[in-house]
Amino acid sequence: MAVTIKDVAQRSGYAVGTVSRVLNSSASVSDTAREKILATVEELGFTPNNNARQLKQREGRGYGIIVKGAGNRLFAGIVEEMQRRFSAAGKTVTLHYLDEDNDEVEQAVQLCRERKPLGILFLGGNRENFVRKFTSVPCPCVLVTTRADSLGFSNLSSVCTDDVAGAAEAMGHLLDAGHREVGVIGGDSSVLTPAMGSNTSALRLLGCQQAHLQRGLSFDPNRQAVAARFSLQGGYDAACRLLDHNPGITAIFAMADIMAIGALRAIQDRGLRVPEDISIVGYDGIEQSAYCIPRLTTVRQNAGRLAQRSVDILLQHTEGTEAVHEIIPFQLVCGESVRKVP
Amino acid sequence: MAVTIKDVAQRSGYAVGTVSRVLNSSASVSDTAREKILATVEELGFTPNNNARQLKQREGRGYGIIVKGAGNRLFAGIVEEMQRRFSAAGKTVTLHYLDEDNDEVEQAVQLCRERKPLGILFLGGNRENFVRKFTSVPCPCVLVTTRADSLGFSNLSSVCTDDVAGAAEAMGHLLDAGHREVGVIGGDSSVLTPAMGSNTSALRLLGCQQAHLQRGLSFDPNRQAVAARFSLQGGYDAACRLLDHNPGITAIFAMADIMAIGALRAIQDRGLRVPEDISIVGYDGIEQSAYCIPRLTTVRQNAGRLAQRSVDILLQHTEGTEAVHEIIPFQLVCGESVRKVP
DNA sequence: CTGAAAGCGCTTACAG
DNA sequence: CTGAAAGCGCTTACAG
Repeated sequence: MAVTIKDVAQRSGYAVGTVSRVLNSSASVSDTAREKILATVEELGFTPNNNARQLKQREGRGYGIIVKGAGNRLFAGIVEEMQRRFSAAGKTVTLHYLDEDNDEVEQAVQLCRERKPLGILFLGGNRENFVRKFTSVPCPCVLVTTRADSLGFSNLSSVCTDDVAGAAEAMGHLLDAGHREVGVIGGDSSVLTPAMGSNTSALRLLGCQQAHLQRGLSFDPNRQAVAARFSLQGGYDAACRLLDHNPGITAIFAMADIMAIGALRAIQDRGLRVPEDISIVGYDGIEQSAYCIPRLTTVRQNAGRLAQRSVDILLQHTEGTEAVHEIIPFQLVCGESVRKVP
Repeated sequence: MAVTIKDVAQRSGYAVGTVSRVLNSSASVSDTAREKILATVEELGFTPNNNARQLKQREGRGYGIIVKGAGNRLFAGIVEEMQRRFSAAGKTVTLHYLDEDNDEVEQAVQLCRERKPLGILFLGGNRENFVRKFTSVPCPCVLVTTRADSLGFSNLSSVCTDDVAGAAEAMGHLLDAGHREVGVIGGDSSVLTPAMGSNTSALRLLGCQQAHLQRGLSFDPNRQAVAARFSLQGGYDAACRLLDHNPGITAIFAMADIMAIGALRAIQDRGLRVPEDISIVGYDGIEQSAYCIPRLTTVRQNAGRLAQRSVDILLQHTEGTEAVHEIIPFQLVCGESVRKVP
């Protein structure tokens, strides 16, 4: 039914092997053959069947990006820049979006079996999944946005922001503005244990603690921090709980802008105002945060640089260099959501 | 390297054909064989190679969803419900995200060649692309969110909101609140021509016009409407242009919530307030719209129902029924962004 | 119910 | 530079 390489061969008068060679732009084909075959491909509107191609090919030619959380705006910005960068390098790349509850490493294993990518970029991976199955992924990879140095895989690099320092800066900004009772909205930080190195929320919580310690203040996560889903509703609900249980709170640090935006609304709905009554600092620096009313003060992760370095490292890694673990600087962006306490 | 069906056959003592049969749960396999083989599959951790499978299979078993615009929050909500519905029906479905500038029909053609889906759902398609190439898509499809009745393909259904009526209601709401100079932020509506049936923005613009006409008012799109990208920045810029050129404006209708949110911020930045100085109505009813400050008044498309009906129609369509074109009711959701003019 | 065999559309050594 | 052939990992009539 569909036109195959065989049709092209027949029509052009060459063998399928030769057609395949021009399609894969491999070395030795005469110009005459190339031209004739390309013309025939055009004429017949031939497109290669990737199933067959990848079944046979022992090594693919493209790269893969696995994104966990299609709705994540920070990731969206990073992905865009990654695509630009790949195409600037003349490489092809395919995107794969996953739900929060899917296993990205399993997906990668599958991808390697079927697509045999030259390398994979992970956006938003879960360390546990890597620990469990990453040995089955043979190609160079880089985990973006999460640290992977302690994982110790020789084919896994990482590029991320320093979560501890970022959170410490956010919290420090609030403390330095005079706030003494700051609520924290995070992910699952129930695990403030030695093993917590594995968890972004826990790292950021640690940053909160450090900021207090550095200023000779005390911080009680059990009382001041609440866990929440990284969503508008999650931030909304968490802010409500915080306000209910800690009436003395004058500021909130949300570990993601999306939650901060939810919190903004929750505060408003209680008849309070930001920043007059409650100050808020977010995290990520997604586009959205600059459009809020009030504009959100937030820790901006450098999406462009995160993307660039990830791609560059992956590309080098493919050439045979070792895994590297890079930290990208963040930036505290001051909006209108923080008030100085006199 | 990876474990194949051959390994399973060898280890279990059956032929590859038999293994294949239990994998595809086809009729005739003895319970003994099934058990033994399933156990071996488990033991060896075998996963079928889809390349080989799809290369051979003359008909796939799953469905496809092609989403144009990974960042579109309306689509995100619809997709979620679609997935639930497919899995409730015991069907598997694969998601494919495309950029705004990719050709979704081309993607579908490719998909049909390589994945041979039983049916495809399109979110956010471009009518021109369908006109150009849809004849090459052999399976039943439904275009969601855009009308396809006038396209006349026997294997293309559609499920959408009535854009003209929706926009008319939004605009009517503003007019009935006493606004007389309403600016409109839309897509490319330069084509207010007889051929405009092809363009969502143009349909919504038509709705604006109707709302005016019905009330004996006049509406001049050239003066009152500006085109914009469907993004925060697009809405922001458009609002600025509108405010610059039409100082008399007291309200704005944005053809997407995302643009309305951008407009909200633009108005604020000019020292004006919503709704005291300028009223705003959005379109879509994305989650975000309920978290804005002020909460957005918007025309809510019924994402759940849109999803349900799309899936149901596709499933029936696969069983052989004819293409249908269904309109899903919308709902004007009143937020806090519209003020009644005394 | 099960096995042996053909073949899906390609790529890639192997000869020439 | 080019052709003929093997084979990637599966599915699916075809026999039995």
